[in-house]
Amino acid sequence: MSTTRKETDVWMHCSNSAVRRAARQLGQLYGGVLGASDLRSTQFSLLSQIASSGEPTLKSLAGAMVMDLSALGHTLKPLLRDGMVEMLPDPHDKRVKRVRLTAEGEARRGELMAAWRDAQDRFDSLLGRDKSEELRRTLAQIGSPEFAAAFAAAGKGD
Amino acid sequence: MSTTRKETDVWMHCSNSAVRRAARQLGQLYGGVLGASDLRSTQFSLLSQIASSGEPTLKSLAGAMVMDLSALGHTLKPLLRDGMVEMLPDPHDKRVKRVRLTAEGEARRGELMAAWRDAQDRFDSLLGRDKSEELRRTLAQIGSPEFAAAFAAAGKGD
DNA sequence: TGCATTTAGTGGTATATGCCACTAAATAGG
DNA sequence: CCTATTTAGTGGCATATACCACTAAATGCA
Repeated sequence: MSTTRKETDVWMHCSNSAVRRAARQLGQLYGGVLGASDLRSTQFSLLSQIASSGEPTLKSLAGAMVMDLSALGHTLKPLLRDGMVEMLPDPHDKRVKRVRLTAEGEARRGELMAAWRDAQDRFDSLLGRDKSEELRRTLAQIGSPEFAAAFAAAGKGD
Repeated sequence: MSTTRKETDVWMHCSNSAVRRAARQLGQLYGGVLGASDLRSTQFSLLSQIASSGEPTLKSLAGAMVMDLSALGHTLKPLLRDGMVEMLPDPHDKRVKRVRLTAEGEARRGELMAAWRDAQDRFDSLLGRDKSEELRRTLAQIGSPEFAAAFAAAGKGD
């Protein structure tokens, strides 16, 4: 019956499913290369983003990570507890808090750079440099605020 | 200083980060379209996979979802609790359990199909059909067991 | 100036996911 | 046939992530 056909269509044609599957796979693969260190691959990503952002506010960091603000707060807790990052008050706005890496966090991050590079090189080789870069570009586009806005707008006028 | 440059490189060139950001974004966007129904977008994906698999064993379902077996078990709990799916023993192997949708689960899934279609259409339009299909193909490749095996093998011979 | 509104974070609750240790069942060897 | 090993699931614990309600601080405006 055609029912089976349609059901198959869903998981084959759902970009949301597809991206989640890939995310789980890469979480495993990168995590495996990073090894049983103190930092998970998600935490490494977060520390890297913080490092490249200077001393971002929680809000801006959440935006950069395409993450809910409260989710970021929760995610930061183990890192705070383990002394990888610290929170500072903003001098101009008492509502605002900024995050930065501690020396410890910076050190850990540095230790994992080589492993990350290894994982990323394997990935690039397997997929092909061009395809890999193209993929990251597309994913960046999907993660952009502009994409979210356009997606929402597509619903309005529909 | 060159330090800043290198740090920037990480989050810009990390496929793992990129795919997770995109996953969070799409989770939000698809979730928004599915609305405040009983099912989250991840649950919809899972039900769809079950529906298209017949009565899969937990093991095979986990494989199809590119998910850890125990993670699948946990994820299934709310769906079992809410009567969306049910577990059956395998007649040939007492270790094995199979899952299937209940009438309720099938109904819910059906109700959400239109909304999912809407979300997916918006996505395809925004990215362009070709690029969208190409993306799903690439993500499927990344999620494949072959990719995982090749990735692991790249480490050995390295 | 004074209050209504908006903005940044926090904490609670629930789902999503992974790792490890453990159990039961099947299977391979001898 | 009996035991060592492998296989399928379960349960505990930890992180990842979202939504909601709530607080405090800043801002807009009459």
